[in-house]
Amino acid sequence: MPKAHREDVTTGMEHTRRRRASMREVAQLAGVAMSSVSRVLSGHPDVSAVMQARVQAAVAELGYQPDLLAQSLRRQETTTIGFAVGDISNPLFAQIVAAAETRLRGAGYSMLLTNSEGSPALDAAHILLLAQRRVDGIILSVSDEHDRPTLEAVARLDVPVVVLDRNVDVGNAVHVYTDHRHGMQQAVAHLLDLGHRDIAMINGQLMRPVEERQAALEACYEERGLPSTYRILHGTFSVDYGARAAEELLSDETPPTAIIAGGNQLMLGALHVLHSRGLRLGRDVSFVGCDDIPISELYDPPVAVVRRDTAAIGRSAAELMLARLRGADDVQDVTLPTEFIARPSCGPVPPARGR
Amino acid sequence: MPKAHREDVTTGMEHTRRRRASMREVAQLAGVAMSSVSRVLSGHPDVSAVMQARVQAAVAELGYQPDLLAQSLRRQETTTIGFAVGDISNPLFAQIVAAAETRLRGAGYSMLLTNSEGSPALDAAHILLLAQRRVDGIILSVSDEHDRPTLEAVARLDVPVVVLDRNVDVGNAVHVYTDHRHGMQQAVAHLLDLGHRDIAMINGQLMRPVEERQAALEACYEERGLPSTYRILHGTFSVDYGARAAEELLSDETPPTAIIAGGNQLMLGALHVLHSRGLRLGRDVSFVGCDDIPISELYDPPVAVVRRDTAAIGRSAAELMLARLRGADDVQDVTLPTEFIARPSCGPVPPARGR
DNA sequence: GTGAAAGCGCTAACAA
DNA sequence: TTGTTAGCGCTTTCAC
Repeated sequence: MPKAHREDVTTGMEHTRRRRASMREVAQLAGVAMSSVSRVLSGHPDVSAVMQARVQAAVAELGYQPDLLAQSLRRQETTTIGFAVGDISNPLFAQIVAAAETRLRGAGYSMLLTNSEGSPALDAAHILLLAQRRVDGIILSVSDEHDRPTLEAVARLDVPVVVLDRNVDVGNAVHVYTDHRHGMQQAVAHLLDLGHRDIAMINGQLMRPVEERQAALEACYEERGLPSTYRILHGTFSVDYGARAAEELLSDETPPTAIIAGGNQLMLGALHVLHSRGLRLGRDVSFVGCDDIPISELYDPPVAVVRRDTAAIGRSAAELMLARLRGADDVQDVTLPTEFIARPSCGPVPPARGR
Repeated sequence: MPKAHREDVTTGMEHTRRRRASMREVAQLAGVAMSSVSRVLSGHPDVSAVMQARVQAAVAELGYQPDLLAQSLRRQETTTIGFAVGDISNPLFAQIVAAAETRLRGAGYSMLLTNSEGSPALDAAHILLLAQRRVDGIILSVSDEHDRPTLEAVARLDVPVVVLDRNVDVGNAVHVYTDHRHGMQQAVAHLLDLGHRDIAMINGQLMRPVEERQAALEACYEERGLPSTYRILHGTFSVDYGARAAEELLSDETPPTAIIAGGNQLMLGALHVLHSRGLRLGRDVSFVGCDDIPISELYDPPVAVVRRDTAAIGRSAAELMLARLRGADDVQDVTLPTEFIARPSCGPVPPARGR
């Protein structure tokens, strides 16, 4: 049974909705073959001016719009890119997605978005789903770079894959990395220069960005020949864990004199706790966050952060994808920089705590 | 020429990529008709247990995954919902989108996302594009509710449309409204109670939410029989305009004693300016923002806001869409509440400025 | 330069 | 219960 067509509704706009015209109808009205209509519409070189005109007229009269679905099936390409993201409600990812979408759309691609809410199982399922929908490529920001089902799903993809900031080196993937190490080394160096030795880092799941931040921390102590008097906490990239970790650190008998939060959500959680304990940043305890969200500059005092350019990440991902779709065979991984922004949330070690 | 298939790559995962199997191949391997395969896979009631088994075996052996594209063309439905959003990098919209995606995905729908970066022309184009991609429904958060091309594009849609918080009443649309008025009336009442009479409101483009906030402001003065000593500024929903408007207000010879920012971006811009002028909120000037973003609570002093539940907005939008897809003919517009959260950014009128 | 015909991968009558 | 057949709306050989 054909899908019931909704009755035309007389709108306030004096516009009566027409049934969608098919290419066959255009051909009939113009008195030409469907193939000719197709050629005109797809800009085939060998079409006479008259044919051009006849077809255009019929198209205009019927208000014809090609069915992209049918076109996709026939051409075996959907001009659609899948973007599987861990948490789109994180402003960081939202910005990355926005930038990627802009660039992709400019190149004629649409974006199919899935949000896995931090669940690796959903990540894997979404990759499979996107493949089934025959997207031409997939951009991936997975929640767990070690999850087997996810890796297997990626491995069996036969379309270009761009992976964001994760060590996922299966099959087809090119990467957009972020050089967390550099910015974090600047941050730690800054704290060490201020005299801090008890530095604590609050981190999420063990993945590339986390490993890099930790490596930076360790390297800074080592370079200066300092004993490893730092500590590192692991949890999830959530406000909640940021708060719990901060609580834990401050409840210690020798709390750290400086805290680094390795992510914007962790930072929010930690700031809450520091604030509610009445600790003044840069005086009672020093603090460094990650990602330059609005609050970092507006906070009192302003919060030092390791910044990255989210729009550039999204743009680069789209760029790599487009290059691969174009058939380029020399598409290289990209690494984008981070930089440390010093702000008053970092100060000298409180007198009572100097070593 | 068939699309060149990339050579199988031996991955670290010991997984060799198979060519995608078609339903025809499954049928051949199982020694049955394609229609039988189709029936088994789509859970048709009249299939024998043996047939079931034979087909399942063949499916498993070939690792067959149905082509959702072909399925869509044939069934004339894509199980895809288009979401045209004005600015996905705005955390508010990101949360709405995330919630909608979660709900839709739970019902078997995928989401095609377009971001119009605030441009009405893009809004219109995206609506047309989504229609061409034959999405089963469209959720809309347009940048300009008065834009003719946008309204025309919406009017000619023949799929369900859910409009978020805009007065777009063409054809097919149901709405998810937000009751900005209520929360704003509480906010203004609070300020009036504190003695403020020179209240300034910074707003974006004239659209439903803006109209409601203004109406609330006006109503509060009227109810109390107060002269209209408020002022309202219009611009765009941007950090930049928030800052410029605040500058303008503070440069006035009689600056307002309280400022209301009608949006989270406007709030950020305004806070910047207030901060850089060294004004302490709740003492030198009172301040109310909109949308309870992290900074509002963590700011010093915490910022009073009119809050709304973004996840509920996204969920409701998805819910209305699903109801309409289910064929429900009694789908009603929904209005979600807002509430005022009083915080120390509101205080009494500075002595020098009392009337 | 244009048309006829085959077919992308699937589903749904209809017949058997 | 299963198979045969005719498309969904388009593109692309291949003849003419």
